[in-house]
Amino acid sequence: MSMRYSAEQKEETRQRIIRAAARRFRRHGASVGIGQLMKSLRMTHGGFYRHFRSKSDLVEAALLEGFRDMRIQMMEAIGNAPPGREIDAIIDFYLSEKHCNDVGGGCPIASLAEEVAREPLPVRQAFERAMESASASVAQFMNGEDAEEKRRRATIFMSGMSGTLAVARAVSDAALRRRILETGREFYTETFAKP
Amino acid sequence: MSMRYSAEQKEETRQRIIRAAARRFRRHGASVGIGQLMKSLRMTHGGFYRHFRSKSDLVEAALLEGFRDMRIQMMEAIGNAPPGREIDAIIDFYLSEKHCNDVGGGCPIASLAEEVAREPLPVRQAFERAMESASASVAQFMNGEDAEEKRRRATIFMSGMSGTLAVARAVSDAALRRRILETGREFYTETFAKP
DNA sequence: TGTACATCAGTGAACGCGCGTTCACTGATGTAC
DNA sequence: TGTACATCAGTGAACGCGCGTTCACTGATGTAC
Repeated sequence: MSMRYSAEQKEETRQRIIRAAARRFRRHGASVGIGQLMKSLRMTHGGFYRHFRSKSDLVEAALLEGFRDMRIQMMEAIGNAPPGREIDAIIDFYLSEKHCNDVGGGCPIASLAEEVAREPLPVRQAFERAMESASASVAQFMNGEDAEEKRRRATIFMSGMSGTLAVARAVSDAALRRRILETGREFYTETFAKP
Repeated sequence: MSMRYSAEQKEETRQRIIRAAARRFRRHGASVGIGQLMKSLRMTHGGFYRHFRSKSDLVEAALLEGFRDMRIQMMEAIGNAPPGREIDAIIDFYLSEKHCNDVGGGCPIASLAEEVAREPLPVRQAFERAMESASASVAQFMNGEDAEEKRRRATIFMSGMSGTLAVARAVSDAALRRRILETGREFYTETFAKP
């Protein structure tokens, strides 16, 4: 198990690639090329295959990284909220203009779900696991009769908000975009954040 | 204004291209090539530019065709519903397993919104106009205090369902997919279809 | 009506380009002695 | 400690391929006379 470069050094590069990919795929779609991606890290495309067996492997890893990134931001939003107001905080963050503008650093469901549906099985499986885990996290703050209902409501809540965010991003008029986000915040708060 | 081929004949070919593109873009994304597309119509790629100035023009036209297609299916679903039950019918159709499986013939919001957000302005403007028009159609069956509230609720309703459908399509497990659709139908019916 | 000509939808070769992937290489660093 | 050798992360040329777009062409059909 000897090696010239420390394992940490190699892992560090791998993580840099994944983090860059997580941003660029969310921003421009998973069709972003490996060439451009490596170039943005001041490396050449050839080195990529020392870290990943194929581009599809990177898509999978970057997708999971996007979910991890989102989880951190969600936790932060929740952390600043008074107890019992966690769902309000999630909504205000998720449907904020800031999140809407930050496609590359935002929710991977809202930027990549439609593309994931066209990806091979391993990517869809990774998406599913991440989605289920995110649902479980949100479910604990959800109202509902039992754990199972909370969980199901959490899935509808998140997938619904992701659709509203995706549509807000797709329209061309900034005023309409703001109106969609605002109406969305009102609706989801009314429907999911009432005690 | 004389011409060798009748204007109808040319327009007919143009429509065939648009219809094929509307299906293929929804199914496989707007990155589907002009070569494959024309080949599927037993034509060669060169002829494409007798009908469109650029691929982007076709993306725009195909997107509008997708909305038109969806509108027809929505009207059909509504037509079969008893008066006052139109929203129930829309939900049962939109979140059906049939619609979920029929990506190519289904709602362009659920299959293309995330990609549209990355397209140039003309495409986003076309999306916006189509979305507004669809909202207006659904709004007349929506409950709400005034026309403006109905309209806004219709936008949230549609964008939310599109997100739920996109997520259902992205997950890998068929049982989970069915559960998401079913929970979605229950939730949207409870929330939007109550008198 | 019959013939000459004009039009242009559709063909297919060609363009420059970027894609994912492979591979012989280089050179910095780790290990062995 | 100093030197010889092994490892392998990263380089950059090359591969076959498909992309969007252009363009000289063909040949069926419409119009003019």
